[in-house]
Amino acid sequence: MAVTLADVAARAGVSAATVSRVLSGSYPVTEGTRGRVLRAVAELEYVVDGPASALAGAGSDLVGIVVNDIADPFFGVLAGAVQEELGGAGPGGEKLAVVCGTGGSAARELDHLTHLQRQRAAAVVLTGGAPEDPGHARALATKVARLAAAGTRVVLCGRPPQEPGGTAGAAPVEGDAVPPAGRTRVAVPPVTLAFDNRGGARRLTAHLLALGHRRIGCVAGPAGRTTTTERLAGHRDALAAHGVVDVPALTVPGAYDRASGYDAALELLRREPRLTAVVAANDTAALGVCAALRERGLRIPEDVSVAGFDDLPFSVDAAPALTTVRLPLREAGARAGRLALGRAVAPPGGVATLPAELLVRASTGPVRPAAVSAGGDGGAVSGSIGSGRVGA
Amino acid sequence: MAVTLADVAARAGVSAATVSRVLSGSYPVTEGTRGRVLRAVAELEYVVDGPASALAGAGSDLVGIVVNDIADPFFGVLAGAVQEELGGAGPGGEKLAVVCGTGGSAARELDHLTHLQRQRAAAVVLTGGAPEDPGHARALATKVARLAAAGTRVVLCGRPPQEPGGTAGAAPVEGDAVPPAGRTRVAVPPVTLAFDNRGGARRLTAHLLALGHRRIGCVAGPAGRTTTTERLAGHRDALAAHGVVDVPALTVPGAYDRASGYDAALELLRREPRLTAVVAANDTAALGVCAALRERGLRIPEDVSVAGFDDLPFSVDAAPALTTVRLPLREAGARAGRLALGRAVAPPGGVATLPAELLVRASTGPVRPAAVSAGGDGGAVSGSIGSGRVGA
DNA sequence: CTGTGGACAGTAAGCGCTTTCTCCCGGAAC
DNA sequence: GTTCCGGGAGAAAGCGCTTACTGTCCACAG
Repeated sequence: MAVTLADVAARAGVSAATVSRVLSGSYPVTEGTRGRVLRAVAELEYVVDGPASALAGAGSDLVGIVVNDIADPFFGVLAGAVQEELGGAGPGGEKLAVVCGTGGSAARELDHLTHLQRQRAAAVVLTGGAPEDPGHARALATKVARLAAAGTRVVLCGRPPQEPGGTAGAAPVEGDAVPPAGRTRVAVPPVTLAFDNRGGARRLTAHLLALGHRRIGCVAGPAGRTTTTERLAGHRDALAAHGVVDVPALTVPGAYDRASGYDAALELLRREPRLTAVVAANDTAALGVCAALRERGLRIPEDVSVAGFDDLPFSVDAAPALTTVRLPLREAGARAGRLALGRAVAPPGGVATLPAELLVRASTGPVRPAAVSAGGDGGAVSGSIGSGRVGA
Repeated sequence: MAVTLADVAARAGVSAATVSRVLSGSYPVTEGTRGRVLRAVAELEYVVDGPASALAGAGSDLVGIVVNDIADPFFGVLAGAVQEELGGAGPGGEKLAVVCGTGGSAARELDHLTHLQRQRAAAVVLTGGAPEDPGHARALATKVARLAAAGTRVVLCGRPPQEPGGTAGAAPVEGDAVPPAGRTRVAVPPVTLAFDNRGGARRLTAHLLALGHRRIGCVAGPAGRTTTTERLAGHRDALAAHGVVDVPALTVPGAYDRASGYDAALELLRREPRLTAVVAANDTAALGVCAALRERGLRIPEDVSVAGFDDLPFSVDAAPALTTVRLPLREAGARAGRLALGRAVAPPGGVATLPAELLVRASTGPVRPAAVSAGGDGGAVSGSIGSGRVGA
């Protein structure tokens, strides 16, 4: 069928072993021989067979990137950065990125991991928040341990570190025979690159509070995911720090898409017409919030302030430019890529938390005087929702 | 090391062959036996070894997706749609998407194809415009032919069909031995899903002309790429159809990013301050154009109309909402995915052209009266650039 | 009661490459 | 001149799986 190692060997007048050695550069070969081999390779346009090579012991050059949705800019940027890093590894050292979309499904996440395991992936980068279901966490930990045991580097990017509980760590996995001393890649413990979602969210809400807002609607992300929980926690931290009562009704669940933001904003307005600010799950949702608000005739930020999260590429061009929390997506992806390639050393403790920076732009502003005088300041909320403590 | 087929076979008390047959479902097996095997597989948490399986003759379950830049929404949406289609192929039939970013480099495109060939990819989807360099086109055609010869399905998505000239088609490739009659996957000729870039661009510019615009700036895409050439041709078609002189200086090259649009807009304004409209390479660049215009104190669309291309997700939320040309990205990606899987039949002739629909939104409007009276209609251009014909 | 065919299951031959082990050969040391 | 030593190249053993090619056994038919 295709041209094989043997063909090249024959053409160069050497043995297959020599050709392999020349190509992998793993063994000294005379200059002349090397030249002949290289020429034969070029003439025949020989291309190594990946599967065969992987089977025979050389590692695979596949790196898995597990994302929620590759069409979402958050993951697009992250994956792009990882991938860029993989490609630049120099001639012959390039790795291929296998991007797996889970659509947010925990089961699919596991499935993809199995697929990657079967492909003997050199590394796997798990991105985005994790489902909080303990059952899944356990299954995931086991899977990760298994991957690590097979020599696959695992990098968690944008999610908290794995619970040390489960079968995680280097705990021996049932079914694995005693390491037969042979050429076995050493298991590398998973590395985590987490985002300071909580801190970012806290600063964002604090910013709104400082502007005088008290009735702040919150469009949360999908329930049961670490990112959502963390951001919500930060939001509440800020509220608590300012002595503002957190009204559950002012938080509505959603997803990271525009429609979610749109619907949520409408719902929020229904629950509390005197809303003066909204923090959205992310920038995409914020855009939906803006659209809904505008349709209701509300001006941003004069009537209602809106803030996003993530600082996705388009947010600076929204009108008004979106106040948001910048997450170092590119940096994180690039670092994850380097970590996956083993070209960067793991942070101490195997966990690094990346900063989340508040970016104040035009979509947030001081609460409007009318609102202040009408609703009072320092307090919170509409009568129908509950009574806030009125300060000052 | 890991659990192997043999281990499962031993545990189930059958031969390895039987286990393989149960797992692939390619051969009748007694219910009881099947059950025992399945149980053993579950107990041992056995995972087939991809490389070994591929080597032994089963196809690989990798599908390559070659894109310019995965972080660009255009490709993100496209790749996402392809990938979604791959995943849904049912249990056991899932394919993994290998996303390769070329960064627009022709050489890297070829490199990636080689990598995919080495991985014995089941299919390859080449997305986005192609470089127009004839040398590259030839090399690409050869590579594609080689891939096809190896049984890899090739789908061109978002670019014109391959020139029938080169070594394309099923022409025998030097170095390939005579098909040894063995189990060789049949070569499937490449399928093309093209976008009607030219028609879309024509309708877009015609829309602007109908609004009275005559001095229309054009921020072109990267030079030497089919997409750029096609859109430019459409733009000129419209100009010609309306008898408007195409002033070369009103077209500046750029890329598909915001910065490009920003810079290009500034340059355009320098060359022709009396500009009344700008068509950008795509929506992202259009955002940059808008930003630059706004900084110069120009209102959109009162002073200058701006139009994008692609209808990327954020364009509806820009302010004003962007007039653009919608390309059916999701549909194209999904279809490409189905084609790659062989789950859809190729269009007649192997080429389908997908429609580009003009979406008129708020960023384009009638040319302002002042401009009309000042610049006249039917003619073109500023004095410093050349002399436009002054009407009325 | 033996012949025949069909339905399963086992045997074994690779797939193309990497790698250990072995061998060969020229030069340094004795 | 003979013995060693070491660099460079070949031979061959798999890696784990798929899949002809064989068996084997049982149900029926003759």
